[in-house]
Amino acid sequence: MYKKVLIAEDFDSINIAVKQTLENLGVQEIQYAKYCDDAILKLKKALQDDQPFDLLISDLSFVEDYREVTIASGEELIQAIKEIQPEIKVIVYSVEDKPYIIKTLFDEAQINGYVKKGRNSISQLKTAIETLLYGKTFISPELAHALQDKTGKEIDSYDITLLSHLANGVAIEEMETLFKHLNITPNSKSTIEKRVAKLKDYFKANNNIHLIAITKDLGII
Amino acid sequence: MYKKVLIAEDFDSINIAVKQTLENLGVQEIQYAKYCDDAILKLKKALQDDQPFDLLISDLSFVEDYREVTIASGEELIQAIKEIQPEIKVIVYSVEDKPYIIKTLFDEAQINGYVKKGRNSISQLKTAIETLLYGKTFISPELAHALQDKTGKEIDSYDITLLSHLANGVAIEEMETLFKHLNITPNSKSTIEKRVAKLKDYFKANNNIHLIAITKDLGII
DNA sequence: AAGTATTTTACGGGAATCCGTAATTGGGAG
DNA sequence: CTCCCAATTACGGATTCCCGTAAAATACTT
Repeated sequence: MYKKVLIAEDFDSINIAVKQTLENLGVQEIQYAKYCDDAILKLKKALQDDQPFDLLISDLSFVEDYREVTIASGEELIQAIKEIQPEIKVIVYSVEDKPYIIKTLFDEAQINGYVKKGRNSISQLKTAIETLLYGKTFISPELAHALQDKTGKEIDSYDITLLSHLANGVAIEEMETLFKHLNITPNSKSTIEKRVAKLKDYFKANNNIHLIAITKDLGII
Repeated sequence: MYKKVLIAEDFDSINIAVKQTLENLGVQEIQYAKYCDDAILKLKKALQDDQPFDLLISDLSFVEDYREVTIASGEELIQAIKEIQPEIKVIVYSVEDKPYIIKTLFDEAQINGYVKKGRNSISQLKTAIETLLYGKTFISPELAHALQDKTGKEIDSYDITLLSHLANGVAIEEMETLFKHLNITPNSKSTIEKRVAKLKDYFKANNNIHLIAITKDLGII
């Protein structure tokens, strides 16, 4: 069993439950952080003391409050931690279920397990930890299909910015000017319209309004 | 202290933490339900046995899965439970922070406390329970402003349906036909357009796309 | 019942969108 | 350099949205 585990999770209630689970599994040392910044500090400290963490269990979204933070999300946290201690194992424990997000986590951030918070997530978390011990990856069964998803490959960052500006109320008319101002290419009204048309086609949206509603629901913007 | 408490919460991890909290407070009997339907059943059973619950702690959103349910949300659950056992105390324990939602819960559903899931929510939950014992209501400090919010009064259910259909890709053109078909009045294109214009004004949206993005972010649709 | 106020409906013009097609540009390949 | 291909840009027409005004219907007073 892993000896030293770090939990990065803002909700106290979930922290309590995960901690209890790890104790039941026989983990000797458990620490938790309610802010990503604190998680980084604890990780560095452990490395300095030559007693590094074996495993990180991290949430993805951390609610903002009065405190100023440099790392605001689980995605950033994992990336930062992998730079400091690349060999650490990572399990994401989150409510997120968008294929696009999860696939990126496995592909880009090289996480080892993904457990979706839900009605049986604690037993899944146990299974995930045991699976990792055998050197394999884990994903919640209900999300297994996520790794086959192709959205991530076909929608690029240009599409995302375009959608974001649309959602922020920028009209197609103004988009051309805005993109030129921001040095984003292509930026002609025509090409922008073409992209939007492609996106509408891809997401089977009836119109631009529908498109924004769909992509918001998918968590793309 | 309350003797018998029912928890309605789908996430197992949070169930564990809330249960532990109640035990620490000295609650004698704690039951939990991961589905709203089960919560109703347990409540009815307890009433029949003449050992009713004193307090309900409920989440608002319950994720859908394979199981067919009749009650899908915490709002519906609370309404249903109040009809069966009007004197029961209710605390909502949820991540929801939209003033519109919370104000409605206090005003319409007559809940007694609202605790927002967060970094210190477990201690808030304890305080909430103790506050209720004195016959007072509780709301998480960071949401105290929610009760002053006026959105709830100015946006009605007609606006919500309108926005929902817009988000589902129905064009204003088609809306008239659709509303007539659904027996929703007013349904003339002109009035519908007027409503949309009012909403755009209210939410300071540049266009319909922007409007949907904003209202989606606010959790109104 | 008549008058007033409010809401709903009707209509129309200008702006923005949607969605084609055609022209232009900017690399690689030969 | 020239050809070719793909991507970008230009342009235009049909449609839809946007927003005002005026008429009609409904509700509310007296």
